[in-house]
Amino acid sequence: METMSWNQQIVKKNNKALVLQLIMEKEPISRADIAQVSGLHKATVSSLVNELLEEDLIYESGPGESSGGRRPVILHFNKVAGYAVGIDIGVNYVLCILTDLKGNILIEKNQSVKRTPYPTIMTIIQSMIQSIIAEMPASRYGIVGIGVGVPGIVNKQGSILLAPNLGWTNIQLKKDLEDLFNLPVIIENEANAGAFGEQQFGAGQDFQNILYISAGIGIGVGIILNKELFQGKNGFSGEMGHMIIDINGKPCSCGSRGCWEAYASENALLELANSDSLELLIELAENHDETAQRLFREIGTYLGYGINNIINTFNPDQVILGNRLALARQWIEQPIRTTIENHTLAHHQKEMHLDFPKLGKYSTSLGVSAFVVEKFIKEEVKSS
Amino acid sequence: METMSWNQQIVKKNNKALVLQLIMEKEPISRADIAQVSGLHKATVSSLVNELLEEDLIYESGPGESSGGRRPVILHFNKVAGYAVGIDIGVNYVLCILTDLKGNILIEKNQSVKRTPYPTIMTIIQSMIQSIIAEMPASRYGIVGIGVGVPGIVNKQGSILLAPNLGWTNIQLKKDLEDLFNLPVIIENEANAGAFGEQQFGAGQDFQNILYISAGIGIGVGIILNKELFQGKNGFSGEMGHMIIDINGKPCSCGSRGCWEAYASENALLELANSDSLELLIELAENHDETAQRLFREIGTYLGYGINNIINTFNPDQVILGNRLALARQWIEQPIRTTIENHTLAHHQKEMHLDFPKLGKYSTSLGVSAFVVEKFIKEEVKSS
DNA sequence: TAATCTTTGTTTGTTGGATATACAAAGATA
DNA sequence: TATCTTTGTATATCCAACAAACAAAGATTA
Repeated sequence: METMSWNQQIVKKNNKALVLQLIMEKEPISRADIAQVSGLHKATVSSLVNELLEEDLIYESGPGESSGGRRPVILHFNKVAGYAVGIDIGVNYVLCILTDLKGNILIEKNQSVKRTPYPTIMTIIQSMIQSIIAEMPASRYGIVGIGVGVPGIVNKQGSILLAPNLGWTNIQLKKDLEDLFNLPVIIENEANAGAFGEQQFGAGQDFQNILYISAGIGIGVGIILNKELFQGKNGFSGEMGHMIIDINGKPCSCGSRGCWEAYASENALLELANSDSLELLIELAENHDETAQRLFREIGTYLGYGINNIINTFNPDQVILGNRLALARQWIEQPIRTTIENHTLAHHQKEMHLDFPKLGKYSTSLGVSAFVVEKFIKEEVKSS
Repeated sequence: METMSWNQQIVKKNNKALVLQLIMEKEPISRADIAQVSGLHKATVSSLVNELLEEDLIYESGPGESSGGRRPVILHFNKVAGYAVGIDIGVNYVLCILTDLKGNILIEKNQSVKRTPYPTIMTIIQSMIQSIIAEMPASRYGIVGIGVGVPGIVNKQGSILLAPNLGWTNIQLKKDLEDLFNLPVIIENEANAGAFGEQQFGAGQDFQNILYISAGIGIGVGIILNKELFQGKNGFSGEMGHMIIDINGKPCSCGSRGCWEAYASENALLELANSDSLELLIELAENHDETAQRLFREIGTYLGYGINNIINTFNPDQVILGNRLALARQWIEQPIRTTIENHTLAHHQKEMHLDFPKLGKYSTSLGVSAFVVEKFIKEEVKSS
């Protein structure tokens, strides 16, 4: 049952969370401004602010500009009250960052890997975290959690059921990390994390309903609806790489045929080009190589078909095309836009934004670190 | 700004709504049971129940069975405190029902139509509502609102932007009905309404995330996520009839090509069969007509492709195949299931339910009437 | 320059809802 | 018959938001 009914304590916690959220979003801000914006009485704001001050989640920075009377006391979010670890496990790299509570990167560890058996990756992760802990500055709350983004199917309990490109099945990474470091751990699908990262810190900050397409070796989609990640019943939502776009199409490794990612992923591109480097193809295109340019146009068109399906399905505010193929933005953007214009329902196109990531290779790692921070803040506010 | 901050009044309203909801779902129920289930103190429940009694939203039916002590007073939802009108506008019919607050149909008006210009339909609707008002039993709140389901694109303000099969563009049905009857009016897309109807009263009562496919002349999809209708940015979500499933496929009336509804709708079937009656084809199939049976298998397979895409995208609890093609369940169900088994990701298939409507032709009309009731209950509880 | 007005934030007291306690009613059980 | 249980109400208490008064500090104006 838990939280069916409401009472004063819940009201207080929610108002406290609201005050903190306003400070995070709108700092520098005064108590009076918070009262104004939130609708809470200024006495209420004062009392909640004082609690947050005692918890070191915010701090005062002295008087601000007067607007005709007594000068306000300026409040700030204490973004260094603690730190979060964000890890992005790719097919040929592991990226590990330490961020403050506002998603600024303080430390970064990057290692490319050739093979990806779980023990190998686990060893790398472990030593990365250990050295980050050693380098990290002191703070009130220390590391508030570890987030990991994985290219695979992750259930809501944090088990990695399947990560084909890593060769993993049924990996209990969450439990292993929790046992090692005794910290909260969040495991998420890489596309979901990227979506959240861009929504929190990147291209999606102004939008409510965002579809983030992670176009890399395969294609996954992170779905943000009403500013919240949508996970589906078990956490498997967004496997749109295996959306059929050609019923008579070519077989896919998943056993189906005509899947989107068989046409519009990095893998599909490299297969078409008979190449093994996206970067090389981009360089060719930049040097006016007709074939490379044509191949990108083709991939862009295929991406457009899938995005058409996404837009007609979700009527989103924004679609973000992320991950590796975003590197080829210059060559694929126009074909995508043209395909949408020619296929997607007119009403759905209006006010729809097609954008590219602002966080570059950090979308996923920042996303999981943001999950960790969100969880920390929520529990910190509730517990006191 | 409105409801950013919380206070005691909001707590009370939500607890009152919770108590009412429990009575609606679990009647017959006693005050003690409500306290048990909700976690509210029995004194609180007592006071809220007394308010609801005064508002005639619930009533007492005398003592129930003792469980070892004083006998409880049994409470019921007063489903006849008011009534709702639900209207389903189809391409060749208008269906109008009057329901009580629990979705039981009291009066039904049905009229088939040949042509669908707006004034014609409006006249029909108007006289239907008028005669329903005349026949309706007396009640405390009378008609609490009018809901209308339309096969077209409806925005969140209730304007019908486009209903191609009715030949309508930019119709202000909501305003016109409000002016005529001075009652709250809700206009919704027919698939969204069907989804809500089945979720409230039909096949979807046990599920959180439901995709309701309205397969008729065209295909639309109603999306229920976490028990709530998802509408997208403007209210246009679920236009999956225009999801591309064959990039080299045949042109669609929307200007695109390879759209799902060009392959898997009633229209597609009739075109293939060179017929103009679904009912006739079903009769043929029942009389062992090989061609008809083969055609249904084909349509079933095409439906399966689209459902595959839906499942991989949403990881839903349930997919409901509704509207006209559900009449051919006997002939299309197996091909659909086979297609899903052969294409959809294994993890997504587990625990996924493919079902057919339980409300038959009433899915949409019951859905809009349920929208009306939901709005009424919400406002009634808040206002006192 | 002094008087007044504004804005900010705190202090003190009030309000309204949930909760705790006591209790009455009514039936089950020993 | 005495005791225990369960249901529901009445009364008192608690707690968070709110309201009012006020102090601090600066702006404005006569």
